[in-house]
Amino acid sequence: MREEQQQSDVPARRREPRRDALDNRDRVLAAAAVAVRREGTAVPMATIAADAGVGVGTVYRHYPSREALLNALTHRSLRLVVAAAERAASHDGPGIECVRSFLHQSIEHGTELVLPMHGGPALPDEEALALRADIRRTLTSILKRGERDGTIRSDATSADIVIFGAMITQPLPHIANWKTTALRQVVIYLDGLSPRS
Amino acid sequence: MREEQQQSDVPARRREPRRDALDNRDRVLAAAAVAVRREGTAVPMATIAADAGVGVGTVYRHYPSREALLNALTHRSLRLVVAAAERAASHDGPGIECVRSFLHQSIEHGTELVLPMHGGPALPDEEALALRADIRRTLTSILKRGERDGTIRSDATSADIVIFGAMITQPLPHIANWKTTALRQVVIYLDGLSPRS
DNA sequence: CCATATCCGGACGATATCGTCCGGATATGG
DNA sequence: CCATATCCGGACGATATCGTCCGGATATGG
Repeated sequence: MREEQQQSDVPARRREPRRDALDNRDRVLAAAAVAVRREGTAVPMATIAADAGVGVGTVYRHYPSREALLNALTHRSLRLVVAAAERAASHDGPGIECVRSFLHQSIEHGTELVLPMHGGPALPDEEALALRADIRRTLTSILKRGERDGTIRSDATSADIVIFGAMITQPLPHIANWKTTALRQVVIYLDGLSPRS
Repeated sequence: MREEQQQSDVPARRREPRRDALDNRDRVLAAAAVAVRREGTAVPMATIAADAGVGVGTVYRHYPSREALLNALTHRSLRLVVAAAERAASHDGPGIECVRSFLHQSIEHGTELVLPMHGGPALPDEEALALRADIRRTLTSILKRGERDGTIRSDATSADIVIFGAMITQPLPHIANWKTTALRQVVIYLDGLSPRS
C-alpha cells in the first residue's frame, strides 16, 4: 500500500526555488510596503498584487495571510534599519555625524519602512528581538563615541534616536517637499543632541 | 393645489436641533477620532457606531459619508490645535515655555488628533485655511517673543513647531508609557530650539 | 532539448462592509 | 400634559474584499 511513493522516509531533496518566484516575492514585499504606508494596513490584497504586477494568488502563496505579510514587512524594515545603523557607525567623523547619517538614511527609506509606529505589528518574536538588539547596540556605540569626542550630550539613549528616526519617516502627504521638511527637523534635533553649554 | 401646505415661501422656521442629537453627534466624532487612529481611515463605520454607543444610522445621519466624517475629524483637530496654541501664547513665561506648553498639550490630545500626517484628509477648504492661518499666526507671535527674550533661535518657524507637534502625537502602541517617551523627545527638541551658543 | 516540478493568474463562492430606509421611541414647544 | 417634529436603532439588499483552487505556463536539471 505504499508502492509508487518515492522513498518517503528520506526527507525528499527539494529543488531550489525558481528564480521568477523569488523575484515576485521581492516585488510583492516592496509594493506592499508602499501600499500599506499609503492606504493603511487594511489595504486590499488585490491592490498590493496589482501594484506588484502579479495576481492575488501569488501574494497569498508567498504570504498566506495579511498578518504574515505585515510581519514580513516589519522584519524587512528592521533589517533596513540595522543596515542604516551599521553604515552610520562606519563613518570616520565625530559621533554626531554618525547620528546625522543614520537619520538621513531613515528619511531616504521613507515609505519603505513599516514599523509599529507606522501601523505595523509589534513583533515580539525572536528574530525581531535580535534585530532590535542589533540596532540598540550599534546606536549605543555611536552615542558613546559622540560622548567621548564631545559632540553628543551624555544623557542621550539609543531609544531617543530610534524613536525620532521613526517619527521623521511619517510622510506629510499634503506637503510638497516633505524630505526638506524632515531634514529641517533633523537639524534642530541634532542641535538638541549637542552637549548643553 | 397648495392647501395643507404651511406658508412655503417663508423659509420655514426650524426647531432647534434636539439635545440628544447634539450629544450623539459629539460622541460619534470623539469615538471616530480614536477608532481612526487605532485602525486607520478604513475602520468600519459599524465599529465607530459601536464605540460611540449608537446605531450606524445615527453615524450616517450626522456624517453622510466617510469623507464627510474624516473632514469633520480634521476640522475638529485643527480647532483643538488652535485652542492649544492660544492657551500656550497666554502664558507669562519666556517664549520657549510657551512652546513647551503647546507641545505638552499636543501630547495630551494624543489620539484625539486626526491630521493629514495621521492619515486625515488634506482639507484645502476655506475654514481649514483660516484655522491653519490662526495656528501659524499664534505660533509665530510666540516665536517672536522667544527671539526677543533670547530663549528661541531666530531661524525657527511656526511650521517647525506644527510639524514636530504632529510627529510626537504618533502613538507608539508597543511602548507602554509613550507619553513619557514623547516628553523626552520634547526636552531634546526644545534644547535644539535654544539659540546656538 | 525534454520531462516535470514549480509557479502563475484570475475566476469564484464565502464573508464582510456599505449605506438606506422605516417603524417605533423621545424630546420639545405650547 | 399632549401633539408632533425630530431622532433613533438595526434589518436588509447591494457591493466589495477575502482567500482558495485549478488549468495552463514556465524555469530547471539532466
